[in-house]
Amino acid sequence: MNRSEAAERLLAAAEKLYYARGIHAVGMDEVRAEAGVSLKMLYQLFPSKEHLVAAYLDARDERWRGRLADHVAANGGSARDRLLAVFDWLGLWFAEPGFRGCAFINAFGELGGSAPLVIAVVRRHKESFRDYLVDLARGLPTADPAGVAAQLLLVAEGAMTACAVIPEPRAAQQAHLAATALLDGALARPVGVPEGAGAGRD
Amino acid sequence: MNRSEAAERLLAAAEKLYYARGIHAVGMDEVRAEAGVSLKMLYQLFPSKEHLVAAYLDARDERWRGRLADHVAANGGSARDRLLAVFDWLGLWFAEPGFRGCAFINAFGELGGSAPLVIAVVRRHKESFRDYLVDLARGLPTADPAGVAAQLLLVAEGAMTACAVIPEPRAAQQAHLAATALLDGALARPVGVPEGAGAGRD
DNA sequence: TAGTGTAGAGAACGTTCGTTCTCGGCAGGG
DNA sequence: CCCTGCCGAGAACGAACGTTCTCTACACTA
Repeated sequence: MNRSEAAERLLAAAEKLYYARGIHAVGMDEVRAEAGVSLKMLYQLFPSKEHLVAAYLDARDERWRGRLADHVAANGGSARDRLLAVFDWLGLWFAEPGFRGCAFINAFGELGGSAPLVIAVVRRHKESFRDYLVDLARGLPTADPAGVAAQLLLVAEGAMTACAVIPEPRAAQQAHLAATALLDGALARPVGVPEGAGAGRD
Repeated sequence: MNRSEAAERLLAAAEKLYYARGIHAVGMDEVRAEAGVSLKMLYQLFPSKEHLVAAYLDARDERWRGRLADHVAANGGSARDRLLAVFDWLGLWFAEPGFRGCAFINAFGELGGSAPLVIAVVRRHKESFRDYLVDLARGLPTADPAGVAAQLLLVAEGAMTACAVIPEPRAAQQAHLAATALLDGALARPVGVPEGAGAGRD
């Protein structure tokens, strides 16, 4: 078998098993068996389990962000619509069979103490997602697109974890409502006025 | 040593070690040593590691919600102020030395596949937190306090996980800003009007 | 004082798992 | 044909860990 084909099959097997059952719960031999690759080849390609896990997360990061960007590109018009399309897509993702939360948050919970390679991949993923939201928000007619993006990021992250712990389809709707409210609140404020002052208390 | 004193010391040791380093990374013998309790006593009180973990999370749930409620009671006036005090407290919590995210989300990531006892405790904790927010939101002059609470819950969860992965003090401020915007958006809408219709797009 | 139950200390056991080693086989080049 | 090197299959190794067992000491009771 080709080396690159073996790597692909190993990463696919790692993703399937690690995401479904957790990293600690899946041994190297099980990944090897699922991929149909010899243990020797596995260790030639990934010198340790931590390397395999980091590579799995890297590949998943690529695919996850690609799928999100595709959906947004296909369904979004204005910057506001594109940001809301992010939350549409989250709803679709949550409803997929086998959804078990954010793989990166799960991996962080599992390996947060040790495994610096993994921590770095998780951080990179979250930063990439935040940067993507900031990019989308730059098209908004608001004074602080980065701030709006940061707040939407919190809503998205919260929806992912809440939906993982308590599988409730309404979480995605609530996230969408929250995102809508945050966006419209930001857009109601004229460009150039700093935020932080209450807008409806008095 | 008294049995109840031993249980207390074991739970304190478990909390310290499990929260700081993760559950898989800490063996029973280490908890026993930190608590100064014999292994036999440990297994008399907690018949398996899963029981010990579940008890640790239960105790932490109690204390965490107690601290939050104390802060809110001490700093909140109106329902709106009380809900915002929740986010003040999150900021204080995030800034504590040794903060490593939400113990329940971490435990879920680590043991989500197995350990049904632990999963049940995590679910209970999240439901209790949501119920607490709903209780606070009931004092708001809004048509859908449960919806507002659900959205604030997403922001709070997102802040916890974002802050755990990327320790950035601004996450708490952003969460506070997002909560303020969501609250004021909800309060600007007159009671009795259902939400879901955009409020600032046209 | 002898007996009984319980506790502490730690060895021991069995399992799992990450990683490495061994062995047989096969391909390619002289 | 022979030698070299790589590969697959799987045994083996060493460590960690959850759990149980053994042995000794000690408090309490008749």
